[in-house]
Amino acid sequence: MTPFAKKVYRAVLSIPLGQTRTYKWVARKSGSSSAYRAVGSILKKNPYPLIIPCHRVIKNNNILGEYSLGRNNKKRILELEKEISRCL
DNA sequence: CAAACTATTCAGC
DNA sequence: GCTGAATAGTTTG
Repeated sequence: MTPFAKKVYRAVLSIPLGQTRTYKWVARKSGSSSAYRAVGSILKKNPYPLIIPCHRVIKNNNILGEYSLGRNNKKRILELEKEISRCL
């Protein structure tokens, strides 16, 4: 676990339910606005994919990025969370 | 410590 | 819209 990774986790965990942020956003919140790829590297090895909503992190053009469990699943979870947020 | 790799992003055509 | 280059941190040797 690296300090940067910790910040990244914090940033990702701070994303509201049903909302999506870009890698750049996470990187910026983590302190390095240009480390968007590093964020990906960390999330790729994502030690806790179940406690960290890495599926809420997408590219900057509103395009879905990759996902440890598959982009298809990612999209599905995103839609699901959107519905859940609607109930709030 | 250095090299290689990466779930990205920006600029040029 | 697609291809190529770059930046910053993680991981491995």
